[in-house]
Amino acid sequence: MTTGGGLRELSRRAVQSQIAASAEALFIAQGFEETTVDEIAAAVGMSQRSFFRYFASKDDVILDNLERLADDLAAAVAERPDGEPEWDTLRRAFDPLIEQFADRARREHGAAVQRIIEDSPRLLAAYLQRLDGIQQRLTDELMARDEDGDRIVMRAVVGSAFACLHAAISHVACGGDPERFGSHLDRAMTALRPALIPSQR
Amino acid sequence: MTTGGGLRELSRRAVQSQIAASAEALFIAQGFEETTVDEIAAAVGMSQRSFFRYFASKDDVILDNLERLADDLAAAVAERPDGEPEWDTLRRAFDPLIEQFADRARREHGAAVQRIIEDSPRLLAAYLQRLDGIQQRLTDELMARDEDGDRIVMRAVVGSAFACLHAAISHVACGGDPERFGSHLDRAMTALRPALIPSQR
DNA sequence: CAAAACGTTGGCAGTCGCTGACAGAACGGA
DNA sequence: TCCGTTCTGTCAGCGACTGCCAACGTTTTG
Repeated sequence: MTTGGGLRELSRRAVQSQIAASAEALFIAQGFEETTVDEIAAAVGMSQRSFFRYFASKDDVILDNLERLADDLAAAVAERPDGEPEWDTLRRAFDPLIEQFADRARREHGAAVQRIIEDSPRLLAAYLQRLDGIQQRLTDELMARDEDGDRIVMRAVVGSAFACLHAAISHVACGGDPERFGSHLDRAMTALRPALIPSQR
Repeated sequence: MTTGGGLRELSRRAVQSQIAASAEALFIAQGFEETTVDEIAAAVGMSQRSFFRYFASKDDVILDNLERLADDLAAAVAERPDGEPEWDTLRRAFDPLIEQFADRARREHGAAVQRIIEDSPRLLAAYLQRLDGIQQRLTDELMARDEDGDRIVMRAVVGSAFACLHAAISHVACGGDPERFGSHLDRAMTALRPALIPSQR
């Protein structure tokens, strides 16, 4: 997939991971706003200028994972059969996320990251913006396979599915039992299944 | 309502409106990112320091209107009868927005502002964050009148309704006919009406 | 009417995120 | 070995934003 790079790209990824790890540790220890880019750079032993050569912004250190999520979701949607109701397609696309919450270590790490995000207005804003971008992309993907669909309704359907996702994630991030993430998501998505599916017009 | 202030508060509001008007003109003329706070301050004849005594941030100049929207929505939800399905309550709460789009001048102004917002990633992020806050507030409001409701599902329902709203607004902001805003919203909300209403458990 | 109390304002200096430009070091290939 | 590419640090600067202090005007009080 994306792993088609030379040695340089590999080294770059490694450095990025190192920065992200150090940064996350600092964020967890003292908060996002209270951690300066200089501190992060010093922690990994590089200049502030070099930090910005690996991440476009301080937000990106945490939110970069969302790029991969976006790719995964788009791929999952593309792989589903054409006739399938969009709601089911979206629900299936979320499966990998549920799997992530099945593993204890990854689940708690994810919850910690989410807590960092929701604790900082600045980060939360950037996070929601990325989610919005992902929704746009998925809407395009879904529109491509249903020529005569209604774009506005489709966009709303995708947004609705993400509302379920966001509700479930926020809940487990704010003290809710992370083990029940899947059931939370399913409960929301079952209740919110659209009455009229756009492809049924 | 909120108009219970003395002369000082009145003068403050007037200055705020003046700043907002000047700022919006600059944003429309040369873009949000390209307009500095110093320019805005100079345009209204005050120091940058004073600007920040009226608005907490540059974003706030544009997004402050959302505070009023939040109040209106919360009030509209509170006024609706207890037994009414949440979906209808939310749809009714959006009525004032539709009325706004009925008036030509306000409609075009709203579309212009929305275009400013969606043209700047920074602003869009802040905008989405405020919308998220409003949703949180409406969720609380709705939960208060349905004791044994499911908070996650309720949050998802509110998020779904806002997804419809966002889809309709974005569409009219990006070239869509603003006059059909109401029909766009209705189409989306009719299609997305939840199959299971949380109060029907 | 003068003095005190209060709120508003501007200037200044400083922090923090972020960027462009430059020069030197490290690396790989020819 | 030399050459070009990439990576790196340093420096200088911009823009958003904040804390501090001094000046001013208005209102209240003795």
